[in-house]
Amino acid sequence: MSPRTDTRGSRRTILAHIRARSGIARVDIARDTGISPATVTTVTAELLAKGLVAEVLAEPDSGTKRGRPRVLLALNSDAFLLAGAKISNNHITVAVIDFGGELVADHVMPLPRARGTARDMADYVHAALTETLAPIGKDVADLASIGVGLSGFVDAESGEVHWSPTLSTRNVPFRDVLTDRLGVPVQIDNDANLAALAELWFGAGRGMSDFIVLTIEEGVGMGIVLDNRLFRGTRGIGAEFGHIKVQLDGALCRCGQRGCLEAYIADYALLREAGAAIGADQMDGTGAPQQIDSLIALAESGNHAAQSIIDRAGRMFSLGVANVINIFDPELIILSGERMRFFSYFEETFRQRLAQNIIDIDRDPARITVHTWEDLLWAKGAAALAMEGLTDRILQEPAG
Amino acid sequence: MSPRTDTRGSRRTILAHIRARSGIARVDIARDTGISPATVTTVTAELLAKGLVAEVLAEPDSGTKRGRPRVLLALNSDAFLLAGAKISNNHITVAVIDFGGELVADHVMPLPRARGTARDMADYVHAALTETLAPIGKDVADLASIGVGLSGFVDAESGEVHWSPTLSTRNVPFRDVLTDRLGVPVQIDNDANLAALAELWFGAGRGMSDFIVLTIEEGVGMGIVLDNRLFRGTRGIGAEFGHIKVQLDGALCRCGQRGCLEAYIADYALLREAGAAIGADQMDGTGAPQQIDSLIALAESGNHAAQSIIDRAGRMFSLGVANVINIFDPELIILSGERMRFFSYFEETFRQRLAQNIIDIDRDPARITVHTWEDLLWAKGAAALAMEGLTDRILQEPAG
DNA sequence: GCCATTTAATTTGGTTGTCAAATTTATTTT
DNA sequence: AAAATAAATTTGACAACCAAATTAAATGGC
Repeated sequence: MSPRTDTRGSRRTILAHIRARSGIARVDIARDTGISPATVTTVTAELLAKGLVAEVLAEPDSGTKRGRPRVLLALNSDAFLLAGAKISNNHITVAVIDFGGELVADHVMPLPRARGTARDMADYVHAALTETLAPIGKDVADLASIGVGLSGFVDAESGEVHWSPTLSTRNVPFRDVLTDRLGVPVQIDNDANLAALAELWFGAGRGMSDFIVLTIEEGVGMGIVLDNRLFRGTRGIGAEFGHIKVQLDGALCRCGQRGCLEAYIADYALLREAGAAIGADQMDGTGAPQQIDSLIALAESGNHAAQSIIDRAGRMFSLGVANVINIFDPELIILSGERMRFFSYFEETFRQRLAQNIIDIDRDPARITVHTWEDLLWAKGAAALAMEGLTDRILQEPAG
Repeated sequence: MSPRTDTRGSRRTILAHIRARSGIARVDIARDTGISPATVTTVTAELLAKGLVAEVLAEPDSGTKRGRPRVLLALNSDAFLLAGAKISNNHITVAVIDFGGELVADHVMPLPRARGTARDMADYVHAALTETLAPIGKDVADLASIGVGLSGFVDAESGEVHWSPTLSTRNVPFRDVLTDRLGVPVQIDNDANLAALAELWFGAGRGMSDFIVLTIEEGVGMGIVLDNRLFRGTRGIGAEFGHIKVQLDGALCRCGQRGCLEAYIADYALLREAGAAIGADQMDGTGAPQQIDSLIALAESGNHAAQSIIDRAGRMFSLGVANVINIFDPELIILSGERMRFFSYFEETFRQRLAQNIIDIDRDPARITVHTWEDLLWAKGAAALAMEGLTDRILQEPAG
């Protein structure tokens, strides 16, 4: 069976709680978490000593109350500097954050080539980080932890990349190559998981124990948070939301299979249909994002073909989301990703369709939130990954 | 956030391990679980003192070895008597087992009516248990724990039944009604979860940490085991595998929605199609199970309509299973339920289709096992539920 | 202005779970 | 019988908690 990996439960819970409800008093932590006040004192003392947490001034407090005033705690933003890097097809996006999760610097560096050896990519990541940090007078060595996201089949625990469009070889211990090159602890993960981590650590998922994040961009992704932790599938890889099948022998997907959700709603799928049904002269723009814009505009101006394309995408998406809800019964679903800009266009259809496809029980159905991050979503997710790794490491250390 | 529910980790792990590998020595438990030999000694001493575990004679052991001989441990079958009851449409099936999981008695009692108040049903369950126990000279009061399964929306944790075809009222605290009437601790659960529990405690899932059980009978069910525990959805209800959608605006399901998997592969779905395409004179039998037999026979004898019906069911099923695999990436999938008798008929198609629909990575795909239990599957699952409740309660007790 | 009251935070003392290292026990080999 | 080997246990210590008692820091009433 599995080895013992139980790591200081209270410490983790308390730190997570302070992060979620920044500016919280010890009493309230004890009440909310069920941990005894005695333990909260002990643990927070340790966190203060380590510099992770700081006491902040209580607001002068309107209502005049008796008793010893509560002392509020918050993460100590200055404690550490962290960075996340997302390797895409043709560029690396970097976000540098402080320990409080605030963005300190960001940068996009074009990639000389889309594919290379692990060592090459490590060099590029180093360059991207250096370029990002230079303006604020910092250096890669000033970082406490780095998270790197890339697409493909990535085993976050072992740090191995089984396959990625980014790397020219298979089964590479990419995390170790990066740690070696950068001289700072690195975590890696599949990019689909990054959005969920971003929501969990900095976004709409703060303080929620169970939720699911779905993203639409070039591809379609899913991240699952169960019991306050990212669920990475039982073997470290999973949650291939983009490739769940919504139609028997359906549309051809770029993965080579048929009927994948992605084959109905990803950029290339929409444009493929548009290409067949709508004259090229009616579609403005050259890049994919521009063409999608153009397609939406056509639909809004009453073009039936365009409307039909968008409409089907909406219906298929609702089918996929319904299946996720039927399986997990989550309390919250967060829809994210750049393409959610268009959500309002088919929201009506989507919600209506969804209601037709989820099992109706006597309680509130899953709440569905749309959270469109700026284009830094993925890099911030990578930074969240860095954060996760850092706190894991710190909490591992003996109580200095 | 969540209250502390951490319950004596090692104790649970060690007991589970002894159950999984009956007749195991302390050294091996320590090696397998990563728990220190010192702790294994302490914990097993406690389990022995409580009578849950017994030392069994080591087999005379072929290979002659030096050193102190290992003392094998196994569950003490005589420790407790447990019962599981499954309430179906027109009968209650009961299985009585000992603490080792061996069947001691079983019985089917017809139900006077399909639907009643919680109190009525509690009376019926009491009657069914009494009838089962009488021949072995036992009584309901001799039971240490009882598990009851029924279909509908059952919250196992709170013990409430939000809705069930069996109960005439909604939102009933059915567990408490049962405990009250029977005078013995009762657990209740949705029947879909029972099959997974049966596999986890007594079946192909013994000793596996993560797997998924899919069942086809009147309906279609799914049970999910993650990290050695049944995953009941984030809010206690979930895993509606029968109602995941495999076709947009597809066949009408008895749940009122369209395109549910169940609407393609459950008994009623097959017979609905058969009724339309095959003359009633060609279909033998009157009950659903007999008619399904007849349909399979027709298909095997070359009837194209029958073949086509079965074939589509197989294709749709493979689609549903593929989706589950793509989401969870489990190491093992167990196909169970009475209808798996016919699996061999479409196994070829199923496996081939499945391979076309799961994401192909550089490692072994999920292993798929067919495990057709005798008709006691559900009742044994309910008994496993009783077992789970019992051990939880025992491990909670102070180390007497 | 001082004492009672109230609430937050801390300290004290003790329990429990766990392990590393040393020791005992039960067996086979020499 | 002594040496070797391997399993199981005991010992001693430590870390994580918590309940209860105590201390700290404010306000309200007189």
